[in-house]
Amino acid sequence: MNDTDTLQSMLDVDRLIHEPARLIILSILYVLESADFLYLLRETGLGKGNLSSHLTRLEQAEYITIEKTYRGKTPMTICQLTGAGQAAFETYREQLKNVVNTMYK
Amino acid sequence: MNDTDTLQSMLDVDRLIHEPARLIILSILYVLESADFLYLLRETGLGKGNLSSHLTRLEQAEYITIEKTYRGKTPMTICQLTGAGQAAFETYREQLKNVVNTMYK
DNA sequence: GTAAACAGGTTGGCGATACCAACCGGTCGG
DNA sequence: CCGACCGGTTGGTATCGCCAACCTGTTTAC
Repeated sequence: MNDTDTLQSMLDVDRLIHEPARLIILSILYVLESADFLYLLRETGLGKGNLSSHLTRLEQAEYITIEKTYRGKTPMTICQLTGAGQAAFETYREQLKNVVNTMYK
Repeated sequence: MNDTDTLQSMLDVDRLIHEPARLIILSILYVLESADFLYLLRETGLGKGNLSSHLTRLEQAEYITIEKTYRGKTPMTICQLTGAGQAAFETYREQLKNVVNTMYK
């Protein structure tokens, strides 16, 4: 693959993942495979509203599952990466790696 | 810098550059230091309208200069990276490299 | 007992963005 | 002359990211 093609491949990166906030979320879930809302809140640096809407979008894309349960008596939301989410993340990561390499040539 | 901080640094990447279309444009100008509209049109794979508006935005940010001249009798638009544009690109590239590395750990 | 604060989120609205279609002025071929 | 083409620009639309306000239940203070 030549440089032009590599660069152009950026045009069809998964926009859902390309958004920094969601990239962070997915990166975390990729290694942890399970995290709750409050953990993500701290770890991502996002606001609650923002985090909530990004999670919803990731769920709609079926990249993650959101399970609602309780920790004692207070509600808790647990997120996990799906197989599709894992695959999409790996694809994106690979594309990005190639582009970064190209940018350094 | 630990992984959390590296990931969180994505939250303040330069959104102007993070947009794939503009990242491609800047990557090209970074090595060529001068390119005309039609060349960019072919090399980026963007549409005319889209390319035009991205160039305008990059110009407003003073990341590139746009000079209008003529090739024979037909108009021609030449784009060049500014010093600020170069610096911004390098910063972005560095951030991205770190994030990619983190994603592979 | 009840009012106030807090935990754990969701939702609405606003401002900004990317993209494409339609347009436009000039040039060239027939 | 006129249609096609070159080299773009502009307008409209649809989407998106983000924060403020809100909501349900729980705990604390008095």
